[in-house]
Amino acid sequence: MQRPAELDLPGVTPSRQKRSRETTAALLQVGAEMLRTHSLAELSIDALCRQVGATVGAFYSRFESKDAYFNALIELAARDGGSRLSRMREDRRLTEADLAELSRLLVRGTIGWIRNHEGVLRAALQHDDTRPDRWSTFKGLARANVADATPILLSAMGRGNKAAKTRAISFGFQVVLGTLVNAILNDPGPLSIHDREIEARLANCLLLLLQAEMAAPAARSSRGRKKQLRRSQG
Amino acid sequence: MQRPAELDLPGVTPSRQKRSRETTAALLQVGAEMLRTHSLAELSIDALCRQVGATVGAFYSRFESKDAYFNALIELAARDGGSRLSRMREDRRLTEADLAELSRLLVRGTIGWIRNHEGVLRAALQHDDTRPDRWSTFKGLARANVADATPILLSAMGRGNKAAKTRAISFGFQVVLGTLVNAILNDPGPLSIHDREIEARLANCLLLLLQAEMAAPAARSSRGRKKQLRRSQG
DNA sequence: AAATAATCATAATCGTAATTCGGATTATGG
DNA sequence: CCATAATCCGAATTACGATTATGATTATTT
Repeated sequence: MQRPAELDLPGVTPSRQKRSRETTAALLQVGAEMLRTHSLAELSIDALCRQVGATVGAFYSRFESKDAYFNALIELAARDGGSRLSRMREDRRLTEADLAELSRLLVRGTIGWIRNHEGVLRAALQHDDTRPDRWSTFKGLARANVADATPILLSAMGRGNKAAKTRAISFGFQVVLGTLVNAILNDPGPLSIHDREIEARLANCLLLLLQAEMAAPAARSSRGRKKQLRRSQG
Repeated sequence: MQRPAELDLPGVTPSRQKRSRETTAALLQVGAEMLRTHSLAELSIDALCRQVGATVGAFYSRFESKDAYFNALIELAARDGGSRLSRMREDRRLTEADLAELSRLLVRGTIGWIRNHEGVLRAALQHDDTRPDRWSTFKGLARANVADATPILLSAMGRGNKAAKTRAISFGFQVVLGTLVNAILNDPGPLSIHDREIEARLANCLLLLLQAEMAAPAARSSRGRKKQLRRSQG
């Protein structure tokens, strides 16, 4: 999944010999895999090492702590996401596509990445513990994704009302990502993250939100129609 | 928030005196409140009891374990959700409303419930630990919600294509609930669960999904338009 | 090949918070 | 008021897994 690239991560002892580089890589790889079916709490260092064919001693000579280990997993997933974004920026297809096609491509790309890192992502979402919110790394990635997509989508959405359209785009991604997050965390149905259909459905959902904004009355307060709710309720 | 109704829950020792009924209620109430700002792991029995003005001994004479305690919190939130559903079933407004109004009412009701139980819900979502998925209780509630709403929405969506429309409704709720789950768990922005605007936006999103299905070509395979994606991608 | 550094193995430690236990204390019924 | 059960107290126990310590291996260098 991830090439044995050089890891230089806080809490990860740099390897000076091939052997240790391999155990580091194996620990990361196997751990990410185990997280597909176990929570982080359930993944004990001992069990992990047994799977890998290493020992806790080896683990601790590579990683400062379980915490640092998990951070490394997160960082790797995030880096992979970052490189996906880079590739996207250079993708000629995006500048030529219409709005429907763009929605499809953007949603599909995101889903692919999520599927690739399902275990680590779920673990990062759950992670009760402490404060410095592990998920924040991915929040940044999501923001970058939206930031990248926004100008492209805007140019496919025609002139005028840029601010309102930008908000619609942001909200559209909030909806798409929210649905996906819930899918990997709870698999609530009807569609699972692994269903083919979820791609088309979500892409269409995004498209509808964007089209609705394009069709919205251009008066000041472009969301006038949506603000009809006044009545209160218990 | 929850009246001192009789609790009869597995793992909760039935109270035979007023005093203990009060400590049980206080422990549940204060704990639910503390979970708004702390994770379940961070909520130690000791800290909880200090807040309540009780002792761990009292806690364990009321609850079998921390686990049972948390289950009780979940059950209470779920019961409250259930009674919201009951109220909804008898609400005359729903039979008269049009689709837009229905979307608003349904979404608003759900959001209200979520806000009321934000802490417990977040904790249930995170909860690394063990298997029998704590969230499943809420999954059942969500299913019941969809089951209740479906016939009402169907009748507001006109004749024909009932199967496709039902799928659209299910997916619509998946999207709405997913967005809300992500909002309480990660608050990814732009809209937080506490923003007024999220109600209108999500209601509109649901409406758009349903309207799109109504407008879909009525041929067999009513989602023909959405299934245009054929090309593969790396 | 010896010396030195890096890595690994294994068995102890340690920390943390849940849980238990043996009395106090408080309520209830006669 | 007394007897009895229910509840509460809080220090000690326990469980569990991360972490550390120490001593082997294995690689690198000269």
